[in-house]
Amino acid sequence: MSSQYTFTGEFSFSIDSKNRINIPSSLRKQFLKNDNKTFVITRGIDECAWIYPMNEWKKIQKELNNLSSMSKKNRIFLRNHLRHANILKYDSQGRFVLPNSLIDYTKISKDVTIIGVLNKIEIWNPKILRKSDEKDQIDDPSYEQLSERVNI
Amino acid sequence: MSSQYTFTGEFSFSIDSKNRINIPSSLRKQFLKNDNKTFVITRGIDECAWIYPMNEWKKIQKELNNLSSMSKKNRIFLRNHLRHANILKYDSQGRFVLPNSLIDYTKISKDVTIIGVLNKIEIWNPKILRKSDEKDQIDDPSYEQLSERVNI
DNA sequence: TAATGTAAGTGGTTAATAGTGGGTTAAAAT
DNA sequence: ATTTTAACCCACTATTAACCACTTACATTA
Repeated sequence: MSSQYTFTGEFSFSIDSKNRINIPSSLRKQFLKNDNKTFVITRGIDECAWIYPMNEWKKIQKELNNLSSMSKKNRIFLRNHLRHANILKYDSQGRFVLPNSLIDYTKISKDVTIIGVLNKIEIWNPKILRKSDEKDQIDDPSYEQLSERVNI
Repeated sequence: MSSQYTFTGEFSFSIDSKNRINIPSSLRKQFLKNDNKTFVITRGIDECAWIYPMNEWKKIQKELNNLSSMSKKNRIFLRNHLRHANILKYDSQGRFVLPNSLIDYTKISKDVTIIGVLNKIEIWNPKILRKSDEKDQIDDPSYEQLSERVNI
């Protein structure tokens, strides 16, 4: 279940008039040859977008494939996770076009904060990120549980 | 049971005066040579239509054959899925004619939402889809179980 | 430390493709 | 025979993707 990608770090970028965002080259370098510059970008659980390199996404896909559409619960789960998943490529300059649906969801307009989180890359509106930081940081009891499971 | 097709994403289209609907080119590109632009469209379990590329449909037929007709549930399922299954081709522009029976079933009139769900493509009336979203989305605790099994 | 070279980030232009609309002919159906 | 339906073709427009170019930052080396 561990990933071959170990994205880390935070970066400040901007989105241009054609809704293009640059993937920081240091993160891009971790992409594999057979990712073929391709990745999946989708809604994060928070108000951000998540990027998975193609090889990482394939793992997720495999698990989704095991869910039968005969069950209603599964149908809804599958639909809701796949409908927001966009398969994209970055161009020769390392940029991709952020789909409109994700512009709306992330509320990104000019500035963009990009964060490497191990197997995925997060794309944020810095203002939303700051708000989210303030809200979540403060004594959320679930952190306790996490810190028992995750050894940092 | 995993599929060679991995349809994803959501698309907004319209149906024209001749009841033609365009299959998004990014999904069409996944069709194989020997699908020969041919697919099966049938009633979805929800209020939408399901499209299976020909090669995928053949697999499904095999599975349906294995369902015993002894149980009432199976008989009903088989009947509902086979009787409404239309074999169609899309034209050189990537469009197909949505059969009247499915226009009635999906209640599609002008706008169409198309969603890729791995091995199939769903065709929705956006209004019906929205209603379905609202009804089903709301904190179903069983999602928690799913998201523990599926690592996203 | 100044100079130089390389790579990274940003901006814009052009060419190709996708989506949509409609017409024409051939094949069914009434 | 007449009307419908279906396959095929052509055309327009808007969007997207590929390409080229500039500038800034960083790193290396004299």
